[in-house]
Amino acid sequence: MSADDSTAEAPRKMMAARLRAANLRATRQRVGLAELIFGSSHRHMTAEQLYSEARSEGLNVSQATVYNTLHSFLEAGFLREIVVDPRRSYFDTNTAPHHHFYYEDENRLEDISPSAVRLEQLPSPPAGTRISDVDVVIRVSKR
Amino acid sequence: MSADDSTAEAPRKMMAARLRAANLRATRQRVGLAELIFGSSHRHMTAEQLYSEARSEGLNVSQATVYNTLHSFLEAGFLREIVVDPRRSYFDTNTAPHHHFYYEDENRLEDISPSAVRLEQLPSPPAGTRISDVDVVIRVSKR
DNA sequence: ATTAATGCAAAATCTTTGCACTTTC
DNA sequence: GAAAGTGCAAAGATTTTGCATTAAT
Repeated sequence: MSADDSTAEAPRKMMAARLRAANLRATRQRVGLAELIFGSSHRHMTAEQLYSEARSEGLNVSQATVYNTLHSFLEAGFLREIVVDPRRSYFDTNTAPHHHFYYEDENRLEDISPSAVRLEQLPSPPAGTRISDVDVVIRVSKR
Repeated sequence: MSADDSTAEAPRKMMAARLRAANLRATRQRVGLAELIFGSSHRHMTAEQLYSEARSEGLNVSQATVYNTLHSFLEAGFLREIVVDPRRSYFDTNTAPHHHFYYEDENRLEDISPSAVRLEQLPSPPAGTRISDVDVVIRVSKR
């Protein structure tokens, strides 16, 4: 269990405080989901995965609440959305700049540290626009 | 109209020949869609866009056929799928290695020439896997 | 003639919405 | 007790599927 950031361990009280700091009421569902999401180290998940986990932990939430919560957390900057599959969204607890391996055979993401990819040169954004994100996805499959 | 590749202009006969070379029967629908897709210069499109275009050109196709055709063309290597939006798939007629701007405000893709991005260093693929693709997407939005 | 492709409508997914009910502050 | 959040079921959107019909070779 890492000691390098304030979301590790995630005792109920601390999660609640973090939620309130983001103007999110500390409801039972949100605190429960937050513990699942941020309870251990960084992770990637889909809405469906989170929903199943919650249910199997005995946390009583609806799908709508899972989606609402994920979106609230996105807005609050607690999560980042990763687009690798047109069928579903992935959410990443690591909001710092970094890149991804996507295991096509397993529908699974894995972080790549930003230092493992050197992007030496980027085009400047078209006039009137600003860069909001640079995503590098390395798709891998079984050899 | 570019003269630099065999798909430019795309007279019906030539499209039909290209289809047959890929073991695809030259049906009226496929030839019609191929003309829309490859008729001018390189482009990006969603299934829905292609379907609307076909209908407004008077080409009688169903949605299922549009999807079937896009997938056949993907398999044949005529198209490449670009994942930037979890809601829908984009298809790119440019199958050569290159990268993309994604205009978040307009849901629109634009090619970035491969020379405009210098990827100096890539991590090696995890054991037992091979890299099937490296996608770089620069998301831009109105300033 | 054989076999592939098409079209339609129905189903499957994933996600969002509307609204009454509940909970938090 | 006011306002925000939740749950449910229904609706949306995109994509896939099943199967009878049509068209290409």
